[in-house]
Amino acid sequence: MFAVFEQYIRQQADLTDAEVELLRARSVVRKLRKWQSLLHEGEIWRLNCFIASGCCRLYRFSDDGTDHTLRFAVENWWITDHESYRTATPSVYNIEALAGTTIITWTKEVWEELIEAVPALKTFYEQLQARSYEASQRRIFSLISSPAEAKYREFQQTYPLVFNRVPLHMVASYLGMSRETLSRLRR
Amino acid sequence: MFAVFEQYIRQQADLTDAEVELLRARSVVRKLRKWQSLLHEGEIWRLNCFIASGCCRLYRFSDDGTDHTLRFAVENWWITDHESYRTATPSVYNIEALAGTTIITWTKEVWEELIEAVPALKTFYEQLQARSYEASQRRIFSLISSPAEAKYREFQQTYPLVFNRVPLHMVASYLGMSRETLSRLRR
DNA sequence: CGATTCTTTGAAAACAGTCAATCTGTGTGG
DNA sequence: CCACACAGATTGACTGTTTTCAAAGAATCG
Repeated sequence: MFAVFEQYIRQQADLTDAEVELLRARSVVRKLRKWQSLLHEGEIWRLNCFIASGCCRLYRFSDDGTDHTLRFAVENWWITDHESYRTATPSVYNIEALAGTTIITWTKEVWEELIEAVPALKTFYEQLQARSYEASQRRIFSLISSPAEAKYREFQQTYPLVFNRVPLHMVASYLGMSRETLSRLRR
Repeated sequence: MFAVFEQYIRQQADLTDAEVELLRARSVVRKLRKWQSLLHEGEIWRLNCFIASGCCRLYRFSDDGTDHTLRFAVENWWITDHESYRTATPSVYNIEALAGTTIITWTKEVWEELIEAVPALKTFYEQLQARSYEASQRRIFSLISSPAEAKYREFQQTYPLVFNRVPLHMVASYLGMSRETLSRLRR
């Protein structure tokens, strides 16, 4: 399964064979069953986590007990709780697998060694974070500017790989509408 | 006006007097009149921009011609279009002063020299970006999980300094609701 | 003071949420 | 192979919220 990551990272950063081998040597591969939890609120998130296959979502409960999807992630994406990771404080989020999933992980301590040892990896990582931020700005714009139907279409067009694999009621929770509304939008 | 920034940056990062002087020497201070534009869509944003006094907003037009506020920023905040800055591509956003405003700026070229020359500044800058991202995640959660009234209250409580200084119809555009709705929530 | 901008209000229409019921597809065990 | 259970998706009726459009009050500014 590391091969999936290797192919990904070679596209994203110019690494030597030795550097790739270093990444492999320090990685931990884990398999998750469908619905298995990877992060439960209250825990501290300490991983960098790359999805080699499968699908996860990051979500959070609001006071009334309903859950809201902050992010989906499929293969070749990363999934993380930045805030808990950075500040080492208990997370308010949950992460679960939506299908059988294989992840490749590095602990924070290991990762920080790696990005110091491999400058191209550091550059890549900084760009990844920058792009994540930019994507979140675009999502905010969509949320405040678009009516429900347009949000739905934008999601479908922007993330077709995700759209085709996650239950619609989770798409609704991602878009901030009820599943019934989403359902009615669709015919 | 640089004194405002000096006080800010000394709180945020442990800099020597020489480093602060370096920051000052390479900075450009600019004054903006009320409603003056700092970035017009189509332009490339090349600045790091700290607000020493006053107030700005970053907004974007949707296809129907209405504008939507992505961010407000008051003194001791930064305002930037990350995407245009990072990728040197034309911006889709606009930035304007909502009052007489004094900004302290560094061009991208200068800033990159500075963060290489001053490690504590680099650390600070990375943390600033990380916190911005985390704040945007919280905002997304608020947008998808809260009813209109809760969004309003959260904004009021989270950013009282902003709330007390910007027109309500811009708050409405920030929260993704019509000004009439916001107005009715307020009685 | 008049002009402009901002905010509020009213009434109608459009939209989205809730609750309950039904439909559909999948997978399990008999 | 069928019957059943289950989760997910849809539909209907109803309620409540939000938008829209128009107009009227406040506030601000020259």
